[in-house]
Amino acid sequence: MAIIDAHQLQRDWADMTPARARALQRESAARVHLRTEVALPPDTVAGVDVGFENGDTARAAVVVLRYADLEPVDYALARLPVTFPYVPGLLSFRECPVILRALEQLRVAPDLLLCDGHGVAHPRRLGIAAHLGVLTGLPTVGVAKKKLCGRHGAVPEGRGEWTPLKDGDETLGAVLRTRPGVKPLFISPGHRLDLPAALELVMHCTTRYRLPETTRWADGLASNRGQRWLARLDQLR
DNA sequence: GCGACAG
DNA sequence: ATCTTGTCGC
Repeated sequence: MAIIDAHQLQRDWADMTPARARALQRESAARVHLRTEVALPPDTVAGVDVGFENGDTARAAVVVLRYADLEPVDYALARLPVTFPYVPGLLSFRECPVILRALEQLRVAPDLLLCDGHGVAHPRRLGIAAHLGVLTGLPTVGVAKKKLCGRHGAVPEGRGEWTPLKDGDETLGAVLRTRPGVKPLFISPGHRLDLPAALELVMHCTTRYRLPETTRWADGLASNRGQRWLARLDQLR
């Protein structure tokens, strides 16, 4: 998947500051598409996540699954020194560079990306999922375990039920119960998808755990016990 | 000034 | 995110 210029992005963001980052977010948010522009169902879905080694090196993992049976068809890993601190609201400036390095090594370009973190459910409507969408042009969905902003009511208990996450009159996303009796997930469109499509995609990818299979694979590979997950992907590369 | 605060 | 033992429950 060689459509991305990860090195160019690294150069462009080399001297990024929180103030410049916020300004860039306001500009980039105007490029986000919230209409569904992907054929459903898709052929493949990818999960992306980033882990940290010793706090100074970021490790990104991308795993592409066949949508029909959620079996892995490709994956890629990348490592890069950390160059930006974790600041709530500016997560993409810390994780996008290494994620793009991993994405460009993919042999199978996925139809869409499920990201760890929010999409437009963000103070300036550009969470990491939305930002990755604008940077790659790929449809993306934000899948977060905690709220960043917005308000919501009680979430119904049944699997697949949800309640809107809103900021005033604006609906930013949904708080989704992927499993009964388990803490809900925060789902929001990233790019080229609307909320109903985002919810359908996430529910399809979520089988027997709280998190979608895409996220579980990426999370496992990016973590420190990634070796164990790698063993199940050996024959792919 | 006081809370809230993705990963 | 990461560090890190035991423990409750199916």
